[in-house]
Amino acid sequence: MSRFVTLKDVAEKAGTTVGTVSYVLNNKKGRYISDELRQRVLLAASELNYIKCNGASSLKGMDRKLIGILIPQFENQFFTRICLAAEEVFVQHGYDLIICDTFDEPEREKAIIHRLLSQRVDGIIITPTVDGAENTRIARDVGMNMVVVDRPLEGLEGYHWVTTNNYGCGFEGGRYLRGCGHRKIIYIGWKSGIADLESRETGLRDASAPDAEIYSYYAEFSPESGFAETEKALDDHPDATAVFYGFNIQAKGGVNVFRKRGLRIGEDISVMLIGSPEWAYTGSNDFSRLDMEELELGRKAASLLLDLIKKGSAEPNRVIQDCVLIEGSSVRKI
Amino acid sequence: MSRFVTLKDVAEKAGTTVGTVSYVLNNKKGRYISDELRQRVLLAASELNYIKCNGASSLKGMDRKLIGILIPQFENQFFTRICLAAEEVFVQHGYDLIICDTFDEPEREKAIIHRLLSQRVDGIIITPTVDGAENTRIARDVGMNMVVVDRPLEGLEGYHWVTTNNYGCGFEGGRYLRGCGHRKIIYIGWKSGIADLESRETGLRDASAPDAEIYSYYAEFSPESGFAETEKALDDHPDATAVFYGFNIQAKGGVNVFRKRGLRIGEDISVMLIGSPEWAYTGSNDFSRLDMEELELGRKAASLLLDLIKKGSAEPNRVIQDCVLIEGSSVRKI
DNA sequence: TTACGATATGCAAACGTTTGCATATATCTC
DNA sequence: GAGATATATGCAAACGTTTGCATATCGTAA
Repeated sequence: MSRFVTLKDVAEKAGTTVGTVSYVLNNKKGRYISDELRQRVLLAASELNYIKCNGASSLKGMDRKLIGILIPQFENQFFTRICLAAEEVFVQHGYDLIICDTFDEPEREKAIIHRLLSQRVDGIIITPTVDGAENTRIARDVGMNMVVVDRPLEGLEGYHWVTTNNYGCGFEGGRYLRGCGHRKIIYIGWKSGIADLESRETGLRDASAPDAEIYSYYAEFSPESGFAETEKALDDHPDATAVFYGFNIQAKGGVNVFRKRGLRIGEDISVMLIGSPEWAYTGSNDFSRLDMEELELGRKAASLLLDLIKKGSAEPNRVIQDCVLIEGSSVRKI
Repeated sequence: MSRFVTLKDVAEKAGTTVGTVSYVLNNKKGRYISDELRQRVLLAASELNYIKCNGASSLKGMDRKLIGILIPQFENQFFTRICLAAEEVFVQHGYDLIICDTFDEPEREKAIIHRLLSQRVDGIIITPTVDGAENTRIARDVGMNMVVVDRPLEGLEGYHWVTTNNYGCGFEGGRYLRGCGHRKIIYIGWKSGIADLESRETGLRDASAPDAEIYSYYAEFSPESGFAETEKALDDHPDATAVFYGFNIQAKGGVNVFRKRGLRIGEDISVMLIGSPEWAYTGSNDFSRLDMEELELGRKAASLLLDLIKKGSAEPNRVIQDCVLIEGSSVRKI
């Protein structure tokens, strides 16, 4: 297909040489160009629709102006919001983004990282899978700039990491429920194998009253599984007064159980969740929740990566962001 | 930063030349390589962590294995679902995606297209802004493979277009409301300047009873504006029995008006919308709506683009997909 | 023994840029 | 008017691949 116009084409049309055209188009200082020639080149370039080939110039050591982002779920707004915020920062600096969905599958993650490297991106932002530490090794070996967001690289030290205070999310939620008088609480969580994520449950337990009972159920990282575990939990513990969801992707399915059973949220049953997906506060829904301010996460990660790219490298940095309690009407005071 | 390993490095380590290494690594047929040498090369490459530079090989006419996608709103699930489905198709064929958000700003769209071209992507999928016809001209001029999704390139013919039956969406919604006995209907729409999109309203009007009244209000393409126009409409027409949202991004804000006013959806007021964002069927929400099957849209667009890339070009193709009525509990029979 | 196909490898030219070096006038300065 | 700047441009070598062409060593059929 498409025969792209090259510097040579422009040079011929303008009656000069490729070198000169390159100087003009990049308007480098430190090189004299007569106004007359400059105009001729500019005109020729625009008439021919010249578009520089980024691949070729990157061969000469120039930035590719490309960033790779890996997220585990495209349908999860938590992650798309991170991308959204990151993109805003990057485009302002002239970078394009390659956004990839690992579907939380380690092999796919590995393949994607390899392809990003072969695209010679300038940097990578990643929310890793369980095997992230191993899968990112090639990237770290070649010295690729990388910022990890949200989940950690299990078992690794000394990388750049922007994350939420996961323990704090659980703790704040627990404190709130305790303040509202709840003592029998169902926790729906995810056995991710990532300690930091699982500390959400620890936080919840630590903050709860000494006489409180926490009934934990573990679902897969999907709405359907969240639905199923919620059903099971409600069946097992009809006396529970509150349900706390550690992961909003599970909550998304789980909260449909209440409608199905005719339970009025905030009256018959109290519900709270970690994360702020739009469904949680739209229409008739008004859930109490712990907002993780994903946009801010994304911005921080992007800025950090830009710094790395500019400076070459830096001290391993760890940014931990606290969550924000948002009080809706889904938790009843008892 | 990163010094990437080159073919030359591998060749030296394996005691051979770049050419041979290239043959081995791409395992081209029609070239004899002794098993002994092949193993030596493979070993060297893996020990050195060799990663081919896609930019360099694309200089020699190879595919970049890169696709660009432009969508107008990253926060709008309608579009992220298209991307999600498209990505699945593309990764299966070894392509990476550059997903970009135009924020519905024509200048940004233009800039992004230019950058994608300079990345020498193999193809582009785009949901254009109002100025899409003009902004995509460079791409069309250089013969870039392109598939348009959802919105058209206003005033242009002969391009590849995968879209929804927008008129049909309005019509089906109108017919359903009519069947439920509604005669005074508020329509919240978007004056996009794109005729095809605005035909949703025409469809609604055409399907409504002859004695029906449609009160049209036009909001910006945002939740906030949807909220404001809904307020205004309800104030102006307290006798309206139903609200029909032509665009779910406006509905997202609009439906919060009912909660604010204590109106029970499906009882005090009937609500219907075009599109199937997850908030519409999560938790206490259960909206009747016209599903546009975005995943299918995305898949179709991706397959079409792959065909174009493979075959070089093809007859301009126009795929129109019908919407599917999903009956929730938000519309009351009167 | 010659010659020829099969096997196995090296060489170097391209691809589209960027940039240091060389060249060639024109303009000063003393 | 000689040397030194300043101004203006061309040339060619890289960057990391791919690939057609050349070369070299076999075995083997005539």
